[in-house]
Amino acid sequence: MAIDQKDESAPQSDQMPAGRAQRRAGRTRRRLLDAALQMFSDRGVDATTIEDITEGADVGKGTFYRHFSNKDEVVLALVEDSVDQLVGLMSPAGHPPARLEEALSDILAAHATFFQQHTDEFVLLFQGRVLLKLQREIGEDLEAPYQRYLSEIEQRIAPLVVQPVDRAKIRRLSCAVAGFVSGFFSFAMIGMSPDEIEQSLAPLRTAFLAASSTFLAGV
Amino acid sequence: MAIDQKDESAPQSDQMPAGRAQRRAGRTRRRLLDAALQMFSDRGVDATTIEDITEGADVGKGTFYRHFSNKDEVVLALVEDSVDQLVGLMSPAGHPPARLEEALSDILAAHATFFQQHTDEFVLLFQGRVLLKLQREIGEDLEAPYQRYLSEIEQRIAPLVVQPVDRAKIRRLSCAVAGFVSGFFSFAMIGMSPDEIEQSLAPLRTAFLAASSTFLAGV
DNA sequence: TTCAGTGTTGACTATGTAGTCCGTAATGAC
DNA sequence: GTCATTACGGACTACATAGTCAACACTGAA
Repeated sequence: MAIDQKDESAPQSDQMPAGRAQRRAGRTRRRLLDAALQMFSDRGVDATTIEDITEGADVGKGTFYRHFSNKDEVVLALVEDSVDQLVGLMSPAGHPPARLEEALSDILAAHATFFQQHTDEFVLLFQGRVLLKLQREIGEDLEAPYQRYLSEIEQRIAPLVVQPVDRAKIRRLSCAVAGFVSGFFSFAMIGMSPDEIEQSLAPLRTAFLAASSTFLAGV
Repeated sequence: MAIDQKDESAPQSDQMPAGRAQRRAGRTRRRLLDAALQMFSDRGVDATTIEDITEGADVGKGTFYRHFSNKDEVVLALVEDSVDQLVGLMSPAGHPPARLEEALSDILAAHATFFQQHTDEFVLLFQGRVLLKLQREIGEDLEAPYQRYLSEIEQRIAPLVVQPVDRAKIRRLSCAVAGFVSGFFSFAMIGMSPDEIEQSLAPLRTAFLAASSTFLAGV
């Protein structure tokens, strides 16, 4: 629509927006998202007010509404972002796993990394899981990223299963994977020290692979 | 303090309180708790207002404050209640399990039953898990029932482990049990039909046992 | 330099909710 | 019946928060 002059120097639409004004706006938006993530993970989505966010981002309140129309929109953006990150971690660059065990191992490793290095995002995704179940406006929109997350796991598993297996069974395994990993970490958080969590990863991996193959072989 | 006349006919302090007034109050309290549980599971703890609860229980607002001093107190009471129920389900009457497998199987079965027949409580416990992690007043008090829950699982497992095993390892297994089961069901809720969930239980049990023994045997 | 467009600000309004308080109804001892 | 005690009701206050808006600041083209 407007002048696209600068687009040539930055063909990737997202990377480097046209003018300085837009870049400033982009930074502001980023600051809002960062502050929101922090607050959400700290005191919870529901307990966080718009003012908490704007204060955290050190911007005026009106600015928030120039970038988002309400809190749910922020939550959604952050959840989608977090799912992207987690999914990204699940496929280490250029290493399409050849065997089922590798794939599962990669998935597990991705979750571990995510849990340890993106704790805020992990806590947010965990909260989102709850919102999903509740009769709230946002639940509808939140379903998509979580379905995508499950599908991603499925897609990594399905082609590597040797015998033809019921599609539903793959889905079950995906739920088990997702549930187990996030569930374990969530309880580990209160029951164990970070040190112990670290130590649990290796045996967990083994046990997990055992369970998965048993599951797939079972009736 | 007051007249204890009726106490003889009802020695169990909780069962049948002294007078009709107290019984009425007890019923009102129950109604408030029931309404709250319903709302919490329906729209979420944070999104539920005191008035939602009193309206659901069909009592005046002031009445609420005669029984509880705020919403957190209700949440705590309900969580403690739910943990009691879940723990109760884990030890089927007079059947102290003799082998580890049995114990694990009982635990799994208890969670399945709890998930299917006390869905509101399950959703509440899941929400409580989140609140625990957040920097909120209630988090402090909530920790106790969840620790109790983990301890109960531990106590069922520990005596049945054959070789002497590190206490920390038992704790890890407990976290895995708790996390896996609740995590799986929570994802199953969005990824699968109730019918499919039912069908998953048997293979899940097998896989789960395989994982547990692998885990205990591992380094 | 000017000026139009875009981004930012924070005071302001409107609304919803927690918690109080006093009047009323039920209870139970006498 | 009477009277003290306990439970209940719902209008009311005080406060916090969502969302708006008119003034202001920055940007960039002419």
